[in-house]
Amino acid sequence: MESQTPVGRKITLNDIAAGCGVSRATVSLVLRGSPLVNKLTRSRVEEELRRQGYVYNRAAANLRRRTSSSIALVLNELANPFFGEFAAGVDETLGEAGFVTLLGNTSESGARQRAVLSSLVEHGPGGIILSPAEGSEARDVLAAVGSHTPVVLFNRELGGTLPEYAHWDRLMLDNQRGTCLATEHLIAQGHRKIAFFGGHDDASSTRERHAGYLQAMQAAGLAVAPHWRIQSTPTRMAAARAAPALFEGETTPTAAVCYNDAVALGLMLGLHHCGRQAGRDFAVTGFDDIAEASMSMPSLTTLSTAPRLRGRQAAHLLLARLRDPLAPASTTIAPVELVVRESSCSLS
Amino acid sequence: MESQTPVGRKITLNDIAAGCGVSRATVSLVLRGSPLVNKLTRSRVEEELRRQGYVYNRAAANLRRRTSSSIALVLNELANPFFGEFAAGVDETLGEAGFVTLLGNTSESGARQRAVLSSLVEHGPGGIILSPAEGSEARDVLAAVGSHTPVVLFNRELGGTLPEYAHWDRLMLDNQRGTCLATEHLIAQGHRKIAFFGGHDDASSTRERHAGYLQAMQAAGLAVAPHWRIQSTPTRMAAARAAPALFEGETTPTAAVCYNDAVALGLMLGLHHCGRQAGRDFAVTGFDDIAEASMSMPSLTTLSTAPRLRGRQAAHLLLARLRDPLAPASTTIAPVELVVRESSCSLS
DNA sequence: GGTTACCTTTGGATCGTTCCAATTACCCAG
DNA sequence: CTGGGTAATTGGAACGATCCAAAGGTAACC
Repeated sequence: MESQTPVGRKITLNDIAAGCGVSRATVSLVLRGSPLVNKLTRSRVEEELRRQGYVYNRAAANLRRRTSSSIALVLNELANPFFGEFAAGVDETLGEAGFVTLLGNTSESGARQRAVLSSLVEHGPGGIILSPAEGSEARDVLAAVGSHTPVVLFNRELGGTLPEYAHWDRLMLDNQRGTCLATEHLIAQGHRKIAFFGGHDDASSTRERHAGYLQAMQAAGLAVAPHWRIQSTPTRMAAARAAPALFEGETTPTAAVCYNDAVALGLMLGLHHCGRQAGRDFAVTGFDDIAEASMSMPSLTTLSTAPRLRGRQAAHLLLARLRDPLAPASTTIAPVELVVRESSCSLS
Repeated sequence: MESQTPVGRKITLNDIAAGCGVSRATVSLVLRGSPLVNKLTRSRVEEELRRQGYVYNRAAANLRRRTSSSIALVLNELANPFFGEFAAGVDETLGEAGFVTLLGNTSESGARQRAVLSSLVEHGPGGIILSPAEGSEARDVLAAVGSHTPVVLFNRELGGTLPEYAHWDRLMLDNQRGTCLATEHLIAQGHRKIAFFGGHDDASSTRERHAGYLQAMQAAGLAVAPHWRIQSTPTRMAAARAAPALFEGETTPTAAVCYNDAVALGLMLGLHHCGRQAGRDFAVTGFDDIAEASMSMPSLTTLSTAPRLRGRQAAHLLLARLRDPLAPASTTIAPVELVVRESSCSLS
């Protein structure tokens, strides 16, 4: 149990300065690669830094400089691989820019989101990337983060409207167009009775995706039965359980446009238990194109969103905002692309 | 590698103190709920805190108190839902304990792991939870994190041995027993020619799982052909591509024990492309029991590891270590449980 | 020699908090 | 009126870095 340095005692600039007979300020200049310091001094200091195993205390530096080197990433469902990929993309880009990611997972709970945000804000992140929990309100988020910290909203809008809210940047998916494409595709496959499955209408993304579906149905002059709209929490498990509801009305649909891939995969399983098979006697489409969509059986027709790329993009938006805090707020709608696979069979 | 972001004018203790005619020290006492302050003063200060919208600067407090309120979580593959769940569990528990999670994703790259670790360490986390990248070495990790920051190793061992390395706590899965159970199950289903599929042998978890498989095969007196060991990066995609290799030797296996669920799901897809179907003419088992295992078609026989619970457990181990830095290092082997589903059909 | 210029180094104040010893105010016993 | 105890408050010095104005040393120039 021999540790070189007593536990807790950390090496500071003063130790290095004393160790090689220069001042604290000079060591600081060396650390930041200033051209002011003499070559010889620099190498002497660098040697000493190595020798004592110095590690930079970024918190102290940030305090003095009134800067931040972290970004908070708050997600509504980290267990969904869509957000796993997204987070990986965010972390990758932030890392390249010298920032560190503060993680918070809300599990779709507004209360937890509030707690997580106010805890994270105390650590002084330079900005926040937020994919809001279902049904959360702009007012609550603003109360937790204050109006000084820049926010990039991803994936969903917040409920309510506030003047400050308008200053936040947004990165959204082209939800309406996506489900519209999917619905048109199902219609082209011969389907007429098409359901919209999963999600809750208090999330903006759900409303938009539902609207895209309605738009395509209307454009094709197709009627929509009320019981073809099945709501569920957007997880695989909840979707599987909700599947039977599709077949309870009198006119049973032959296809379903799903809120996202997790829901679609859950529905496919639920269909199995109802004695039907997706891709043969029932057509299904998803949204997100998570890795498993191409790997499921049947493989899933879905809308590609490139979650990792979206992560990188969200991070870039925030970095741009930090560079220019006064630039007008931007809204980016990321395009989605229909990927046709086996699950969207034609009407038999 | 430097990043600076100016941060808007923030309200400090001094502002509050000035705002209600007490000293900075008193406000600090109020914030920390000290019983020393007078009831009346307290409520006056609390009112002022609300009025000015004060947010606590934890970094400054940590600097003064020489404490930390963050934990670094470094994962080898966040896009895998196993680690997504794990991260959610870690974050949940750390949050309850008043800590914040610093995220780092290495994508199985040793170089990235090193960069991520040394960047995170500069932010002074109280400890690190690390699921190492494949093939990473104890020496490298130690060089990046130093010996004063406590580490909890999850999921895999590091290569090489160092005295300090022995002081780290570990949370491992009962890998050998798990694959042994899975293999015994396949044998009981009538299989004799069983392959071991996926993973690379330079990861300790892979070696252990492979060993469990060998153990069961030997115990049953069954021979093992060399080409029944197919290595692959443990992702769905890589596994799907590697599937054909199973059928290249002269004695083709009728079942495969897979390194993990991602690999198993990939293999099932790959089999499909080889004209076979998992769960009917080829048996497959996985490892992890990620959410989709129960939802795939056929549903996947696998070893339940309860990743979210493991996340909570890893966090608890680290918190315990912080409470008692001198306690002897612990090694925890989390039990795994065989969950039999459709993919492990009997030999037809 | 004195002035100017440049290159390098430095002490002290500072960021927003906590700790500590000291101070104030007040009450009550002697 | 004094002394001592309790309760509440406070100024100033930290924590580990950066910033800034100023200083020391050399060299060149008139």
